[in-house]
Amino acid sequence: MRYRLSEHPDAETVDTLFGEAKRRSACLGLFTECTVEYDGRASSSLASGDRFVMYKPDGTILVHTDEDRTPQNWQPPGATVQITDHEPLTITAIRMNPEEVITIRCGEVYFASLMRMNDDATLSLRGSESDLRDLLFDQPSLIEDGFRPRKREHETPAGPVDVWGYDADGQPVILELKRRRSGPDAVSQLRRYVESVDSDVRGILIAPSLTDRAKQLLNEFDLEWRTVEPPEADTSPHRSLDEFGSEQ
Amino acid sequence: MRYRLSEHPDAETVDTLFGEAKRRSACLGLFTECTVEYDGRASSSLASGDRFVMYKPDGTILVHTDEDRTPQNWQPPGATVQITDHEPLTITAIRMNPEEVITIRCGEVYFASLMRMNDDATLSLRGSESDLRDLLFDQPSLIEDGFRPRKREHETPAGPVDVWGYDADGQPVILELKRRRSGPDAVSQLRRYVESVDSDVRGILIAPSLTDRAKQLLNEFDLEWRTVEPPEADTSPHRSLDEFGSEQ
DNA sequence: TCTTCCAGGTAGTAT
DNA sequence: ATACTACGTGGAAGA
Repeated sequence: MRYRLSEHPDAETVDTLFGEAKRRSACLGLFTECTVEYDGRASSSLASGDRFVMYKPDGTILVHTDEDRTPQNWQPPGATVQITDHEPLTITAIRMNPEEVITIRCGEVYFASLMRMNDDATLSLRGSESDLRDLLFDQPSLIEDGFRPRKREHETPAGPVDVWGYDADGQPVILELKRRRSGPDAVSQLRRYVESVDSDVRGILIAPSLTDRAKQLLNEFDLEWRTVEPPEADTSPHRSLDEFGSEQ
Repeated sequence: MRYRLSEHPDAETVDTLFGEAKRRSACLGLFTECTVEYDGRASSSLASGDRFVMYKPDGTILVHTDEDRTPQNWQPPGATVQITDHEPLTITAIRMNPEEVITIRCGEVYFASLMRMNDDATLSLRGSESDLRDLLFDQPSLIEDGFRPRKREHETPAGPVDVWGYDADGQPVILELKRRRSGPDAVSQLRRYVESVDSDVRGILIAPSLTDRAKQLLNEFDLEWRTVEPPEADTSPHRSLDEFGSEQ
């Protein structure tokens, strides 16, 4: 059986379903009135209301309201989840490092759903920073003529540098890659790497665009900026959008 | 009716439920076999598998597998969500700025759930950085004797400073507050603020602890570090954990 | 485990 | 709308 639904389950029924979810590595969804208390890195209280609570067999707990991508409360994977009381129905999820507890106290449970998911697929993602890095190793001239990339994630006293290489004159170059419009923090990061190196190094920030303040800081610290268009940037997204529009 | 369940719904039924979810500001959950394509800031493909898909009336879309707190694919609030095809059942969520499309193509839909949530509660969170900031304005001596905090979010050419004040000698002081153990980025941030100010300013990083590299950088730049325990830090969490343990 | 940094980050606030 | 930063950030990769 791939799923099971239970309407207006009592606490015992939810407990049974939860036990089954654990044994069979299934997810348990609850549409329920509940309160949530959280205590750990910070602490929070959430008064009573209707929410969708999801338990995953890896120990994840999500408490979703009808707004926002981010759950109101949660527990990341690895937590130990237990039903610690039936009156009221209480779900406790605890984890160490950091020590954190979330306690969900349910009022009326509108329905419960057990979901056994068959899923072998792994997400394939294109357009990340590492893709950009690979592109620059393939086509160094996108930076400038004569650029010779040498090392990815090159270690410096101030942290790992995205790309370490040399320019046409043999001078060392540090690239800091950003996949999106960048601000002061990105400039600070590049500056930190450049200053940590003893020799005279050029620092180049690779980003599609910069904020005004970032540009000012860049000038101030004698750093450079290049914009390199990722290969997929001007192709598929817009075409997809057009298709969407024409389907109306 | 607070919810509705439909087992093995056909595409028309899902479409009807989705329309109702939009009209009545309800969430729609689907336990379904599906593929997901995403195109926008990056792009991704997810091969067929069982997932829980959630639509929220604010335009949020979540595609959850049985692992991780983070959805495999999603669309943030504000997206326009439509069912664009019935064969196969296709859900398209599009947004502008940035232009992004996510397309979910469903195979077998195991069940659909319409959830109308009644929820007036707003999360109350304690232990955030702003709480720490308020605490330091209340008890400036936690920094040092004679410290006089003057301004929160004080603007500098390099960005807003958490706390601006003066020490016992009348020298300006910049505080950068971190609620958790901090690394090189936090030091860089403080340094950036301090250097952007013309006058001679002390920079103090307030954090519970620092990594070794952060300490090195701090020394290098003549910055200071204080640890200030937030008021709730040593109280509730551990007590809650003890309670949990004794309930076994 | 800790450190470090990326992320389709998301969310909030001020401009 | 953009700019800037915090977040209970989460998650990955390397030491």
